[in-house]
This record gives sequence, C-alpha cells and structure tokens, in this order.
Amino acid sequence: MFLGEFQHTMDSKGRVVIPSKFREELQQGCVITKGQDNCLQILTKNNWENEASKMASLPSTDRTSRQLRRALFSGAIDVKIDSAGRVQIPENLRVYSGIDINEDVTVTGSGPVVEVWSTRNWKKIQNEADQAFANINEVKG
Amino acid sequence: MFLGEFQHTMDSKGRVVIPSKFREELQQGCVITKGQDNCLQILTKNNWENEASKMASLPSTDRTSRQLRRALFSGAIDVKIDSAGRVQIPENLRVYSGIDINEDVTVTGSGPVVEVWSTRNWKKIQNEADQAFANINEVKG
DNA sequence: TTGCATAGTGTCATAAAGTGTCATATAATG
DNA sequence: CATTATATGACACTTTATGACACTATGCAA
Repeated sequence: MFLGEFQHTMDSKGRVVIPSKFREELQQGCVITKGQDNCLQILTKNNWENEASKMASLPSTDRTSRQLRRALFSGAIDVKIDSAGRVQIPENLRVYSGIDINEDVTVTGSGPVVEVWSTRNWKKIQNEADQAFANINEVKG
Repeated sequence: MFLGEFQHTMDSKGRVVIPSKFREELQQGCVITKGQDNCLQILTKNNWENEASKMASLPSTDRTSRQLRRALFSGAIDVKIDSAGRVQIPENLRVYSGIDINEDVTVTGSGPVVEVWSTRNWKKIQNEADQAFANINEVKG
C-alpha cells in the first residue's frame, strides 16, 4: 500500500526521484503507464500483470475498451530504479503528463499504485479530491 | 478509546510526542491522515485498514471515486513511534495542519482516534464548539 | 565512414532532511 | 519525600535528495 505525497523535480535528463518509502516495493521491477487525469502511474510488476490481464479480457467490440487498452499498453514501459533512486520517464509520457524538464513533480501514493504528477496539475486535482473527501466525511458524520 | 487533551510542541525536526497514555494502542503501527478542520488524525492500523478497504472496492472508472482514493491515500502516511515516544510528521501534513517547527501542538483523544492540532487552531475550534454547546443549552432552556 | 548532436545512464559530492540516543528537566505516583 | 515515568532539547549519525559531470548509445548529416 502506497501512502503519502512527495515533492521533487524532474532533472535535466528527464528523471524523477521515487520517494524512498516506495522503493522497496518497486525495486524488483515496475511498470510506468499513462494514468487517468493526465497523471502517470507506477505499478509493481505483479500489479501490472493483473491490470493487463483484466484489460486484455475486455471485449474488443467496445470502442471505449479498445481506447483504454491502447492507451494502457502503448503508454506502458518497464523501468528500473537506478542507484540514486530515480526512474527515467520517456518522452511520450513526459508529454502526456505535461511534465517538462526541470519542472516540479508531485509523487503520491494512491493505495495500490504510485502516481506521478506535474505539481501544477496536481494542485488542481488535489482541490477537487479534497472536496470530494470532505463531502463524504460530512455525509458519514 | 482515546481520551484527554495534552500540550506539546513540535520539535525542530518536525516530530511530535504522543502522550504516553496513547502509546500502547498505537505502538504496533499507526497511520496519520488529514482530519476535519485542519487537524491530523492518528488511527490504529486496524482502524485504518477498515477505512482503506472501503476505498479499494470503489471503481477506478468513476472520477469521484478516483478523487476519493487520491485524497485518502495521498493524505495518509504510516508512522511508528520512536523510542522517545514521538512520531515524525511529514512536510505536507505539517502544512495542512498549519503546525510549524517549534510550534505548540495540542493532542487530543477523540474516541476511536487521536487528533493533533496546532494549539492556535485548537483554541479557535474549541471556542466555537463551546459556543455551539452553550447555544444548544439555551434553546433547550 | 567520420564527426557531431542529442538522449539517456551511471557515479559522485554536497546539502538537506530524518532518525536514534542520551542527558537533563519536569511531572506523576506511591 | 523518594522513586519512577515522561517530556524535551541537544547532538551525532544516517539516509535521502539534488546537481554536476563524465560516459555511452543512437541517429543524422557532411
């Protein structure tokens, strides 16, 4: 289970630090893919295989499923964490997520997956997320 | 069940003492999350797993569900109490709760959870609560 | 082919943040 | 009052983050 929110920057070569708390679980290999709302997701190998097989079993007659599947598979790449705890983000995923060289990046634990955001984008989403959360709490309360 | 109100300060490294009465229940691991009114909540591991498992069952295709998941997990962190009875509060939660380095902190038992407040904020909230309480009594007359 | 430019990789040095331990001060308990 | 437990500051130590830079691989153009 991945938890927390961490600030980093993308270095001049397109690499991003993975917070140390996440490394152990990801060290033996992980996959980075396009996530929803223009974030990037990092999955453990196991988790990835699960997702992939779920996706593969979706009916290819459904247009939305096909699109999802294309995005997921074509955008996926397996990476390894280097000795300084960083991963290289390929060009196409940098574009997708809107993270430019030397830009601020927010890495969040989101339960089963790690998400990578341009901080710009994260702030927007976070507001929305916090609001949703506050509403739920009110209802529960 | 956590009861009582305790005064501490956040040390220069961002750590807060957990009142000794609370330690035994929290010692085997606990999770800190964002609570309402800018307080922080400390949950026992069991308590947290309950919360988290509710979230896991929501579909990730639904935007609101995704946002909920993000808010819950990114705002949480699991910590352990050190040998001096303290926990480290990460940067983002310090910001959320408005507790600065070396600032006064109020730790309260609030039934199933422990709450951590900047004392500044706690006093305000407490006034409001007292006022509300007084008014209720007046109405009931 | 050769040379150059670009993207990516690995390593190191330094700075910053976090962690653990201890000593002392304070409070609680019998 | 004596004893024990708790709180807090200080500080040493470890880990993590970040920038710098050298090196490799690849592709393109002369």
